[in-house]
Amino acid sequence: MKLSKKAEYALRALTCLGAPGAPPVVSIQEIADQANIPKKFLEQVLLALKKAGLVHSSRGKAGGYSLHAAPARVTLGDIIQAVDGPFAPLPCADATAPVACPDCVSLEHCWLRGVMTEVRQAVVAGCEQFTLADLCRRAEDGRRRAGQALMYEI
Amino acid sequence: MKLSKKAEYALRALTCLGAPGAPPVVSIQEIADQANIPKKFLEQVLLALKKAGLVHSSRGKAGGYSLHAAPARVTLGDIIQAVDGPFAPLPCADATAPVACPDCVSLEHCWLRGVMTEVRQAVVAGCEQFTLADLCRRAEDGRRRAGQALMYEI
DNA sequence: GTAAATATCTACTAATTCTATAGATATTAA
DNA sequence: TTAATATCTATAGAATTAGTAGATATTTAC
Repeated sequence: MKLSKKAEYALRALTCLGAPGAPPVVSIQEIADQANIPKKFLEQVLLALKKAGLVHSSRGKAGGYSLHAAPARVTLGDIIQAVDGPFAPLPCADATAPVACPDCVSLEHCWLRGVMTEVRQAVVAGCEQFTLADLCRRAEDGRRRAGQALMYEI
Repeated sequence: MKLSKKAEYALRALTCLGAPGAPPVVSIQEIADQANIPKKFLEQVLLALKKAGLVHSSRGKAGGYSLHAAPARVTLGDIIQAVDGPFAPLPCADATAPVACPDCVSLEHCWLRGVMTEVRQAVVAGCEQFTLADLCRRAEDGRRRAGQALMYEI
């Protein structure tokens, strides 16, 4: 129940790419500068986002990253799961590939499984309220209210 | 988004105390045996539960733990927070004592704060669906379906 | 009042996960 | 061919989580 740095950086980076007036392609270096993220760590984050299909990249001079999916169709949950892996309070409560927990005798008779599955769904629902478009809007709002100051304010 | 061992043990221990037919007072040793939890670690868990007012303890010979609050009035969220601390995706999104995040310029202009506050509320709501009474019922069910076998199955 | 069984407290160790860094390689455009 | 970029693999450092050890306080029963 804590937002990882990876996820936080992913949110900053994506709102950076989706900011109004942002250039179509932004390099890692530029994102790192604007969003105040360690460059080498950001690399890993962006790679994960790419693997999840959320961003597109181009190499070479003038290369960089751009949003791939439509911001209104990407949810906060998609972003977090892209970098941190699937939401699963317990191994047996994973949405797509449930497996028995280490100590657990059987997946079928586990009474916690149903409980945790519902908790997971609540979390997912809570995260699906927000789209990347929402986040970009809020980020822009925040910047305006802070006096244009800081791209990386979060 | 992962259930800690502490929380898992807390759930096992409490459903142990609240099981139908359980004696009014159960020692740490007995809980540890029945629920398959490392005894010394369980000590810490029970202490946290006591501090949160969920269990009552008595010392000396024939001492041990018993439920303090009414199982129908204790939620899954209460239990998890008792051992893991308050739900707070970010320091600034804490329910009772919000503080600015390390890198964050100001708590007021943080655009993520509102988002994470709502996510937190969704998690809380998801956890408040379940009371300890529910959990005990489910645990009992699980035991019955598994053929009475294992107290510690989870 | 002594012994045995219990909870409580403080400290430490071990394991795991998270965060960050380093350095080499591949790709592209000018 | 050069410079700017993304990509890959590995590793180091930090923080958190999980588990252990040993001493102390309390209560009951004899």
